[in-house]
Amino acid sequence: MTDTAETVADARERDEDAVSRFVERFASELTEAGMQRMASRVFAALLVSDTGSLTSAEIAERLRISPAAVSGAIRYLSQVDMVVREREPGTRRDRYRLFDSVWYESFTRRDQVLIRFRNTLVEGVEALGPGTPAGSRVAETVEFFEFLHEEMQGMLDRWEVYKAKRGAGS
Amino acid sequence: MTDTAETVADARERDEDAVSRFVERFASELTEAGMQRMASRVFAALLVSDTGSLTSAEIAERLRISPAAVSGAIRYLSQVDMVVREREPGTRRDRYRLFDSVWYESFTRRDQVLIRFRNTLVEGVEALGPGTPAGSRVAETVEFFEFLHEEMQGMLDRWEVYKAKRGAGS
DNA sequence: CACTTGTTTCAGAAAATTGTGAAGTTAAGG
DNA sequence: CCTTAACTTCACAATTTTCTGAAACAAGTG
Repeated sequence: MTDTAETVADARERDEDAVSRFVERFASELTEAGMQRMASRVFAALLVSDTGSLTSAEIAERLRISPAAVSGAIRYLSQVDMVVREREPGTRRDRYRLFDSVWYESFTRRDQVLIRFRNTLVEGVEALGPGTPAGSRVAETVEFFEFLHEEMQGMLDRWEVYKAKRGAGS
Repeated sequence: MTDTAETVADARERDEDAVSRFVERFASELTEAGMQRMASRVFAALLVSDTGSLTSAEIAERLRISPAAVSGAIRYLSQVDMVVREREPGTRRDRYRLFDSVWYESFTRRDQVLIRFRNTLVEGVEALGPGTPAGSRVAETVEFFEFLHEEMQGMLDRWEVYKAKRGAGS
């Protein structure tokens, strides 16, 4: 379908074509980094929306995907706390909104993965024997992940401080 | 020492079954986190070897995979600097060895991903217009990734210090 | 309570990924 | 050089993943 007639907007209208290219490109990078394809695209679409929120229909239209695909992507994004669902009052339509602290949440989640790794590795040390060369190599890896876990929290705290300061500053 | 009696503390033989279970389990976690399946398994196999190195044939045998699969996995692991190839002197066999600083390298690599993200996001800000709500949301994301990039280096430095200190201490 | 609108589930077609055997390439050793 | 051992590449079959349309489901509304 061709786009609606140009309503006379007051000022600079954004170049939807360039925005769409950005959405696809960023989504594709997220996908390469391990996120599901549709989840990446939906997330990127939300990121470039002015309100930081869209309805299912809006997402489906902009991304040219089926409602079913939207549903699946949202399920994932909710699970990993990147998006919240909210009912649009007075309608029967849901709105999906970016978490304010998406990146914070997303890294916290990554931290959980570190913990799982670490626990598996501890079992590895046992199986190998702590005194063996392989055992002590794995033990060092355990230490690395524990170190990382501790650093992570500090880092996210520093980000919050940084963000608050900058927000207050301008 | 010809004594055949084994004390608990003295048990020297590792339980290959338990080790193998650990290999598969850790590999599977790496895979979930985004690494190729065979690369994960080969990496885990190297991790539990006492010398930290194996030949192609050894890997193929332990993992029950074809030489072709080993080849593919090694190609990936070399590319991401987790493994180095070295020719076994006097033979025509290659040995694949874990980088001493695998995790360091691997996180440095992750840092490269951050930079790519950041660059894409900067283009996004342009497309959206820096003044728009969406534009400033993406701009904040740029800031987050820049922040992360800086933290990363500091963190890895602190790990090196920590490791050196602990190595000297014990 | 039937109707309408919006979301989710599910079976299956389509596409992408993966691992293999076999052929090909390289280089050591006689 | 010729043989042979080791590794790599390639085409293909098998598996897995992904996305869709259709149907089921849910929840406001008249």
